[in-house]
Amino acid sequence: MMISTKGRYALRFLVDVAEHQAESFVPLRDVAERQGISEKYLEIIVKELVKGGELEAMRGKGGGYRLNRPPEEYSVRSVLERMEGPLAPVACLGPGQKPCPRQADCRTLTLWQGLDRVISDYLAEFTLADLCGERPESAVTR
Amino acid sequence: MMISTKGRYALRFLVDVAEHQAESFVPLRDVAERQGISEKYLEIIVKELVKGGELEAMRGKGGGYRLNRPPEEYSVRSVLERMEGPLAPVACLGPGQKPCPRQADCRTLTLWQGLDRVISDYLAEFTLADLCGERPESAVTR
DNA sequence: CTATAAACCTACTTTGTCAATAGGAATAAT
DNA sequence: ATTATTCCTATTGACAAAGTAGGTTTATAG
Ligand code: FES
Ligand code: FES
Repeated sequence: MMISTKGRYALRFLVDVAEHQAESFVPLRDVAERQGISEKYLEIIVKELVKGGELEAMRGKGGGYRLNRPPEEYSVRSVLERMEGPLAPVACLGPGQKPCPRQADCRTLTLWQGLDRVISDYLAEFTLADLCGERPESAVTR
Repeated sequence: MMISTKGRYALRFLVDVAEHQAESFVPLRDVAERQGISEKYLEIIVKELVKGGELEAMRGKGGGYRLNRPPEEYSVRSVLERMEGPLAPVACLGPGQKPCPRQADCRTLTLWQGLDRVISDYLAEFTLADLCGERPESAVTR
């Protein structure tokens, strides 16, 4: 399984905030309860989203979180990359990564490059807006 | 990084065998040396390939391994699935896996299903034959 | 028939990441 | 002053990934 809970929870958190942020801030506690995720663990994840500039936070009573851009401007790819690090299927493709020593006659590099591309392209097309209101039955996969 | 050394080494092993099995069996020691992989670790990987019916093994002096099908009939997807288990990006998509409890209103299931599909389709199109003789410079990714 | 080269087998170790927990400090509204 | 929230640092337990170690069996060659 290539996507860890960090990435998955981050996405669920953002969708939940997007769906509940009408005027007021959305407290983490509420999201955790609605989504059935440990508050403490979710804190760790959300902290990274705030640092990354994806979320605006408001402290104190009445505080919480809200998106600081419209949902259409959050690509799934960028969110996952922030949480998971590079999504490349093999290490030598990651940005700024050291290339393999045997790269010159590697039979599989082309394969991995192509795989990286289809994954990236697919995830870049989805945004938070696409996920909001989405439900399994509502969509036809093919 | 979603593909572990097991899958990557398995692929490199099979390609190496495909390229060197002209009449005679290819000993593991030779592959390990050419590919710069620990013999002992490679044994573990190759054992699974033999059990899975991908390789024919011959013991004793003059022995080694050879493919028991032509290279075109080994899809990269099947090899990786044998070594890595299900390639699904999230657990609930794996074959025979327990579905998530909140599946009914999961906003992201459609996303993961689509991702699973593009990955599967991409990997199913590649075969060992495509990888043999492949080199980084020789191929144009797009 | 003996030496050798190979596959095969079982067990262990080391290292690191994932997922989560624990306990509090700072901040803002009521 | 109380309460509800975010923010911060540290620690834990479980598990898998990657590799190591040491031997047993089987086939060929001389
Ligand atoms: S996998 Fe990195 S060059 Fe082959
Ligand atoms: S991820 Fe399994 S149903 Fe949403």
